[in-house]
Amino acid sequence: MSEISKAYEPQSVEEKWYAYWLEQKCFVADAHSRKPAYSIVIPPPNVTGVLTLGHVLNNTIQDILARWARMKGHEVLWLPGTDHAGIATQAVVEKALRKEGLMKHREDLGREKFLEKVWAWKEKHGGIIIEQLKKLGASCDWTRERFTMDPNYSRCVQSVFVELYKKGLIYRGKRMVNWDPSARTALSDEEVEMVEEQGSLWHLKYPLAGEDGFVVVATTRPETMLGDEAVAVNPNDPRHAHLHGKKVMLPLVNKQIPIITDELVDPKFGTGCVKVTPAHDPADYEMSQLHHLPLTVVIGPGGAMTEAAGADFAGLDRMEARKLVVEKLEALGLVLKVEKYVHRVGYSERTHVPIEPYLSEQWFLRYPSVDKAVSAVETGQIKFHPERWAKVYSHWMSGLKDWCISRQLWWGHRVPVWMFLWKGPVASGSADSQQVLIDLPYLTKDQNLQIAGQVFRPGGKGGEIFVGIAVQPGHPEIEQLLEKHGGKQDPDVLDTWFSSWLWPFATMGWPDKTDTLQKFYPTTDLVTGPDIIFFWVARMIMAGFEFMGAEPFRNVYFTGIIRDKQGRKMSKSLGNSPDPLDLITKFGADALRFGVMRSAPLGQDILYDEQQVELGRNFCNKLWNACRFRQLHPGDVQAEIDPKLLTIDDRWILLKLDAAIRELDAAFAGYKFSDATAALYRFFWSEYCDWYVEAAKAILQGTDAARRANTLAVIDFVLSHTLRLFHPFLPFITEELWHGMGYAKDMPDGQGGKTIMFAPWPKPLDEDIKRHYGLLHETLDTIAGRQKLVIEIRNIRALYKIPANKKLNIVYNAPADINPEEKRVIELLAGAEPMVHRTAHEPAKGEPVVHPDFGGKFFIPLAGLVDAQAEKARLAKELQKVEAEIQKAEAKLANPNFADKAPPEVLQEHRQRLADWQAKRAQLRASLDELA
RNA sequence: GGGCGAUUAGCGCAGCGGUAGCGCAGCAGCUUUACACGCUGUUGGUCGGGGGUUCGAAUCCCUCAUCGCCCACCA
Repeated sequence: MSEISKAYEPQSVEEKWYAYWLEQKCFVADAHSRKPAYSIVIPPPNVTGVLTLGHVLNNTIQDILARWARMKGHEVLWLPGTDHAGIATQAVVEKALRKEGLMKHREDLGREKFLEKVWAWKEKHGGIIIEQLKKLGASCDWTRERFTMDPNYSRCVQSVFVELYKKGLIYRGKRMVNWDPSARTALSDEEVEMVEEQGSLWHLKYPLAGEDGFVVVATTRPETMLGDEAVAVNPNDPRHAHLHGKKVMLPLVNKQIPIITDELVDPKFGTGCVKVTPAHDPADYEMSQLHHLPLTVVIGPGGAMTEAAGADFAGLDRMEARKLVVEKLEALGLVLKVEKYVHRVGYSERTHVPIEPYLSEQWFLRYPSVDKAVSAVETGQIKFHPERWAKVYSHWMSGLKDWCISRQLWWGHRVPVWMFLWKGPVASGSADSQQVLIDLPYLTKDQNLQIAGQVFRPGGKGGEIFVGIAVQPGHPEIEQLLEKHGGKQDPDVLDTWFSSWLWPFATMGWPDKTDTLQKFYPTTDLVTGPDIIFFWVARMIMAGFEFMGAEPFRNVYFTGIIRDKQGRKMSKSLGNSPDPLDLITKFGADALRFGVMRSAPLGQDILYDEQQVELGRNFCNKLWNACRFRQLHPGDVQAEIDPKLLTIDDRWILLKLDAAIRELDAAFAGYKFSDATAALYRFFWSEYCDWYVEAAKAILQGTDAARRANTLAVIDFVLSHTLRLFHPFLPFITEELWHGMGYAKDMPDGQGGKTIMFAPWPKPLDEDIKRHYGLLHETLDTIAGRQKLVIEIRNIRALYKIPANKKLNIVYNAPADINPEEKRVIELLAGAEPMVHRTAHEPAKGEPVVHPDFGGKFFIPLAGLVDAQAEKARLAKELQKVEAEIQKAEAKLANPNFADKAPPEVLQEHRQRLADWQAKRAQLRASLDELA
């Protein structure tokens, strides 16, 4: 047994054991194992990200699940990796490069140079978060670490694109998309955050063309009027019937635009007249398609006004243009009024600038396997925890719109599409333009083109474009060949989520049927935040069914969101997120894990408070010292517990251990980790340390060697179980103690001998063992009675202000079955001299007396301290409480309906309760009488 | 406009149909040889308001209020 320091010092311990686990390959999953599989894929953090408390929460839960599963005998794969996080990473690198003065816009560097810089950045900053996860104790299989832009992974992304294209689910189209003018790229609907804002509603007057009068339109975006192509009214609105077929003169632009009618216009809103800006509003765009209106683009991709906006405005930022437009219209007397108006404005989730509806050519995906994905969650094939998220999921799935998957970025998977200019005869369809995009020359629809062993298939209807596997690095000949035919690869990259949605199987080597894939897919659990239920979870489910024919995971655990004390979301910009690494340094990884888990009930948001971590630290120290206490009693160890020598306290703690194991299993079954930590905390601190260890001292300080040894055997039994129960939560300290206490020695190699990681998970004690040890339910009541006695004595001590270090003299009479050892326990815990047994004790007037549940009386003679008044007051107060309880119980039992309708066991319970209180009252009254 | 969640002791939370609990903080005492990152005792609550169901409600139902999320193209 090694010597143990007085306080737990996490730093060296954590480093040592993590290195050991890696060296022993404890985290490596064996795809050929005969054990049942358990698998989790990590939600891949951004490759250049740093660890946040959210990650701590998320990954601690995964680690707990993984470690628990290992101990339960599963072959565990926890597959880690990182995400290239297209737009986020590119934005970070762009900012850094601009700061270094290396470029103003990425075009200055050019695609190739820029990508070099991003890769360099990734090499330098990527993987920081991986090292941080290791500090947290994450037991990921690092030999299988993946990155979404690994060559193999990229191939998966490309072949998925091709496959979906061939199925007709991916198409290219000119559409109104969410445009981020700062990043200059399209975004998906999910990447737009609607923010309620106090804005203005301008009522503008548009003069009628060729006659007097005007129409009034209302708008929140006056700058778009420069691109107006119509004014629309509802055809059934009688107020505007006279306007049908007329035209208005668009101010500032001075062109005539028609007044059209459309059902979409709500007559009840504003004036019932709407300005129509086809190129800058999704609804207006739709309307314009129907009415064949021209598209005038007045806002460019960078958010500045275009030439088409007119000389006065061209080049102005959209917000400045708004001001100027209003100014000019006011000067013309065309602003009727301005109202305060609360409305919702779409912001880019990434760059936080207002989104611009923008017309551009993009790639879209019609979601595959939607029905299967919906029913999987509805039928429980995939279970959500907490369940309520299933509703949110279904709701989103029922309103799916096509997914805009192309991004005008450089960092990411480039769209695997090559476009070719017309060079020869067109196989089918018509091509009257010189700029028609067609298939590879010479290819008919049924032919494949094989270049360097890769198959290229023609795609598209009538040969518009060619979709194929993009050229991999190391195959310049393909690229050359394609270029020779005049091909050009689509410059766009794919949405990051278009790669992450393949994560559960692409990381396992798909499309090859690898051993890993066969053993570990579908994965068991997914642990993630509800904020990415649409971005990621839903899409993974669809991809799983589409490409694997099976659900990607069986359970999804949605964590809460970590907030600060004010309830604000943790964020970098607010600076309210503490650095978990600092917390680990200060308190230890185990403490951080424990603190976070303790405050993380299933599905609730978590208000972060450093006190929780401190509590974790304190708990680790308690565990440490409880083991240290055992270490201070060397020798005398016998492996086997002798049932004949068990004290009532021994039996009690074994029963409590059994209960704790059951509680823990129940908590795990329901993914209730805060329940689990609470149960462990209570068991170990309140039951084991506060009562059992103190009681055990009665034996350990005694002279009977055999009994001492037996007590140590019980302690070892409880501690070795406890350490295992704690291991998923507190991996480091439990490993250290497992070895330090010598428990590892007693175990076979693969089952706890080398590491606690594979020690068997404690099972509840079965009936045979309970009988063998004489563990009876009554034991719990007996000890509860003793505990009450001890507390009452302590109360009296406090009442009379007797210092805790002064021993009490106690005289007792005739408790039924109290042997010398048990008497010692009471003496120790109550802080008493050896109690004197006296059948006929004549108490002094006012001498405190306690009536324990198990019968007899305990007198506390307080020579010189007796204060009849104080004792009277104490008893009176007690009596008051008891009377109140009796009244409640009597009232209930007096209700005839209660006796009639309540179940008999409840009735019985109430009667018993009343009897107990009445007995207590009798005792108190007797004591008061003695005082009188 | 729809949907979801929260509201329990000063603070953070548990309990989800039968005596209101835990941790911090507070108060009183203690160098009791595992631990002051500790020990002992203790003060705090008509469980957001109102109504209902029930013998019985913090717990189930309705309603209101406050806070927080998510979804929704009304200019």
